[in-house]
Formats: sequence, structure tokens, C-alpha cells
Amino acid sequence: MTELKAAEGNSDLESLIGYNLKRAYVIVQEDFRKTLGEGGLSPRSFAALSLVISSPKITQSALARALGVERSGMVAIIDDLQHRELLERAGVPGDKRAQALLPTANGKRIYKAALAAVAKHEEKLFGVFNNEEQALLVDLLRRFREARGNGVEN
Amino acid sequence: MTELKAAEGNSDLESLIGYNLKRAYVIVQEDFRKTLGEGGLSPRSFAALSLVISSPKITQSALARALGVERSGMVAIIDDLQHRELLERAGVPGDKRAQALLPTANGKRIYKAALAAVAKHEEKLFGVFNNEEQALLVDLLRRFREARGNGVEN
DNA sequence: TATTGTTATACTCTATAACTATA
DNA sequence: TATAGTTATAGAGTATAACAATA
Repeated sequence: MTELKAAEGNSDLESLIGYNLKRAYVIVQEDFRKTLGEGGLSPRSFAALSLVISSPKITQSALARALGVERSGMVAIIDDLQHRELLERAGVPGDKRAQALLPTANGKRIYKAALAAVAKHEEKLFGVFNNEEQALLVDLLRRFREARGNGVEN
Repeated sequence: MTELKAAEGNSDLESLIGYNLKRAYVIVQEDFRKTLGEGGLSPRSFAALSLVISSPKITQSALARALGVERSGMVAIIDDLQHRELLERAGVPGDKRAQALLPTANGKRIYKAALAAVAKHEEKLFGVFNNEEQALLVDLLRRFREARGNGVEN
């Protein structure tokens, strides 16, 4: 028996869903970064760009709500994506407060390549599961989030 | 259709396991902290104390490996638990470098209460799943971690 | 040479509070 | 009054690199 198994074997942690969620996410996140490499999109920038592409003209506030983060935190993420010229902030006719986010042609191209890399990364990581199990896992996680109101207070 | 569903509906994110893992974990972690309250154990302190109780005399390095964190990062966690008088650093006969970690009586008591609260918190959060689904989710997450070598490089 | 605990350090992520300009 | 974007700020959490003591 290895040292790790000796330490974890009798622990309550192993049966806690939260603990297992975290350990799993740490592994995925680390490999995600390795996959997109130095200077590549971080998980959160990737997620933001994905939503801007699937919902062009979305505002920063709406994007923050969709991602479950504070709108103050969106600023740095959007700044980063704008500096990389992957998206633009455009004015919204009829509401001078809002910034409509639009992907650039380059943004769409970079995203497409990143998505392909991420798909491979997930195939590799979750290759231990068959297709049915993968679908089941996604379904469970999604149902959980929907039941908990997307983790957003308002 | 709500704003959130409009934004997420056509996104690639929804089918990515990593994204769904993170969103789920954020919800759990937030409720965990709310459950143990101001000044209560953080998820990582709870996890460390749990292992010290199930594996008394474990060293800091072994604990770090079991939790998948750097041993330099363990110092603050163990300092915190020691200041709260939940565990002690004891010498190891035969190895003057190592610190054997031992729970105090108070540590065991506090942990027991925290574990009961955490169990309730998980029951509440994961009440959307039946028992079979809960077991399935834990099983999938654990199998994933085992297949990926516990997320530890060495 | 390798390992244990430790410190110093820095970076990422995220939250809160306050501000401005609009609505 | 409320909302959008922004700034300043601070607090977790975690990683790297180096060091002394010990193996």
C-alpha cells in the first residue's frame, strides 16, 4: 500500500463530493493550462471568449452574470482579450453605459484552434470514461448547477 | 428564456467537463464556507485536519503529498491549525527533520462537529440527486483522480 | 545527494467598496 | 434610484526558489 493510499484510505474526505470535485478540477485546470501553453488563453479567458462568440454583442455585466463572477472582475479579463485583439468593445446604441462585446476575426480563429486543443485535452483526460459515463458526468454537474441557480445570488 | 440561458445555450462551454466541474465546485466551496461560518475551518484546513485525525503522526510532507499541494504551502495551514490548538507538531524519534502531526482532544471534537455540519451541507446541496446518483458522482470523480495519479507529479 | 521544514516572494483569482456616467 | 463600467484594494490560495538541518 502506498503512502498516499495509507493516508487517504480511512479518511472521511474520500466520500465527500466537494473534496472530490476540487481534486478533479485541479487536475483538469492544470492540464488545460499545459494544453494552451505559455501565453495561451487561461480557463477564464477561454470561457469569456466562448460566450462572446456564441452571444455576440453581450455586455460585460451580462457576461459576468453568465460566468458567475463579479462584474468588477470582468474588466481585467476583457482588457486582456482586447489587448490580444481577440475581441472589441463596441458602443451600444441607446445605452451609453454599456459595452457590447464583439469577437474579432482573429478572435474567432484563435478560439476555434483553442477549442480543438481543449477538446483533445478532455478526450485524453476523460478517456478513462466511456462515452456514456462522460455524458453522465456532464449531465450530473449541469443538473446540479441548474438546481442551485447557477451559483449566482441574484 | 432568461438572460443566462440565452448566453449559455449555444455555448461550447456547457459540454466541457472542466467548465462544469469548476462551476460546480465554486457553488460547493461557497456553501462550505457559509456552513462553517466566520472563523470556521476553511476547506483546506478541514481536509488537513481530517487526514491528521485518520492518519495520526503523519508528517507535513506526507500530508502535502496526500492533499496534492506543495509542502511549502502546508506550513501556513498547519500553523493555523496549531494556533487554533486543533493539532500539535511532535518530534519524530529517529528523524530530527520531520514533524509528526497529532490531533489534540479539542481538534477531534471540533472536527467531529465540523464533519457533521459538512455532511448536512452536502445532503442539502446534493439533495437534487438520489443516493445512487450521489454514489455514482463520487465514484466517477474518484476513478478520474486515481487514473490521473492523484494529480501529483511525483 | 536527497529530504524535511521553513521563509521569502510573487502571481493568479476573486471579492468588496466606492466612484462616474448614464438610465 | 438603479445599472454599466471602472478603479483601488485586499485577501485567499498556491507555486518557485532558496536555505539550514538532518538523513
